[in-house]
Amino acid sequence: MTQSTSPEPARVAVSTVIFSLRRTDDSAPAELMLPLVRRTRDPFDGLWALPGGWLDPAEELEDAASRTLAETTGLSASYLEQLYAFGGVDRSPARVVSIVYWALLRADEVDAQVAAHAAQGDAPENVEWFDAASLPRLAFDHNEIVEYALWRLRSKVGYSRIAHGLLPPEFTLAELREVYESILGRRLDPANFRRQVEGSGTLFPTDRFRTGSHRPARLYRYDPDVELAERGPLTARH
Amino acid sequence: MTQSTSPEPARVAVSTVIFSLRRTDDSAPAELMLPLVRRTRDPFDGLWALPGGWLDPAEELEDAASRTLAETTGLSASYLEQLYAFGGVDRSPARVVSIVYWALLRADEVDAQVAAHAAQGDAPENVEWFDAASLPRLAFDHNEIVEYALWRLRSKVGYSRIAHGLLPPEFTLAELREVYESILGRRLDPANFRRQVEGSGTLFPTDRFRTGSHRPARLYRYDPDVELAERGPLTARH
DNA sequence: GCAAAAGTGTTTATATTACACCCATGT
DNA sequence: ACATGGGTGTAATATAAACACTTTTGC
Repeated sequence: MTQSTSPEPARVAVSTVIFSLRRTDDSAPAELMLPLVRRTRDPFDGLWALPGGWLDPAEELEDAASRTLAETTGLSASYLEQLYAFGGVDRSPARVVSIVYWALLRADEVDAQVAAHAAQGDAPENVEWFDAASLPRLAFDHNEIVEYALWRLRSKVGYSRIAHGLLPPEFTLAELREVYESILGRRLDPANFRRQVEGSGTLFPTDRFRTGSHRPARLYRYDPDVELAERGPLTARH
Repeated sequence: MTQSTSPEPARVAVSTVIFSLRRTDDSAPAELMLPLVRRTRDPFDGLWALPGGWLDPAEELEDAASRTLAETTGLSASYLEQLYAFGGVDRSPARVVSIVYWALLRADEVDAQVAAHAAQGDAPENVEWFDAASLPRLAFDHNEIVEYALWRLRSKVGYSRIAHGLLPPEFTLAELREVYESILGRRLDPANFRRQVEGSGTLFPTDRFRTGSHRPARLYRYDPDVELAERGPLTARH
């Protein structure tokens, strides 16, 4: 409880929690992963931290999140949602208010973006993907922030169709169900899941099939008219 | 679209949307009202704005919200929840990131606090209560902010027990139902409402009754162990 | 044919809704 | 006594859960 009475005004930073669903080894359930950046200066030199940076004076908050995410990790997400503003006095030696965004990114998008950077020779340094369920001690209050992002993700998957953000445009119902199972951490009945999601009217069946080791599964796509997630009146602000 | 490329770093402000439920005339349905403060300087001199102010360098965000609310309106709320961080480049001539909080306040608490200030001779100036459904043009982007706060209130009343924040410790089921009806803007079946809320296990019946013009209604109180609203892992941060 | 996943059907339990009806009190 | 809101009962409907079963492919 060191009441730091710094006379310096608070600076505004922006960070992003960006989740992807990856399987470490094949035939294992997919895990929620997120990229972290190793700090190369004090405070918390050497510890892992969320990608982020300072807000530019003439830059929208969401743009700052996109920019700093790209600068630190080379990744770009099509959809960012504000998570929370963290402004505790003692979360950093200097007074920093962090506006945190969160986003989902498909595994194949991550792979493509990483490959593109590798080909161009501008692969980002000090970036690594971590299992969201077993993180090391992170810099600042970033462990707390990830916990809160996970909570929001889990509660939002129930009433929103954000699972879409982790899937390619066409997918089987089993793939969709696996996303839900990974996020919620429990198995779902395939039959009931199918009925619920088919009955919601947000999915289109295509006439293509995913041919696998057994009976082919029909591919579906999301209705593009339906919003990715409900954000209320703020959605118009883009 | 004036891209103000101000070199000044963003300053952090805090504002509060604080709702109360009041009936303008008796025997009319209660309306959601909120206090606004008339600006006495540019920008937006003369327009009404949300209570708020600058974040002090050594002050927690929530404390800043409480403090500025008290300084501008004389009101104090026991429960504040972060709503959103508004940081648009053009929302103010200077670059301001506003962390907005929202809260609920009982009508009788408002009356008591107003009376206390009047007795002490430090009644706040330039404060007025407005019907949330029909606001004038407000300063900055505050109309948008109130709209968003209303949306959050309405969606949260469904899965949380925030209605409590608008009621005295003991209340009848009809009073509770009226709160829900005012927030949701539609009538609810008294019989079904009773069963739902009784079945939720968050209410204790007392052995006291509200004696009115007709059959006395039993008074209930909320189970104090149950959280006012679910905020996930952040609840521990107080 | 057999294993395994896709997809359908059926039954049961549980919530939601609508609305009829009785109860207790002030006037 | 009667009007009025408090409070209970009940039937119809919708939704969720559990699980048996059939279908279609690769091997």
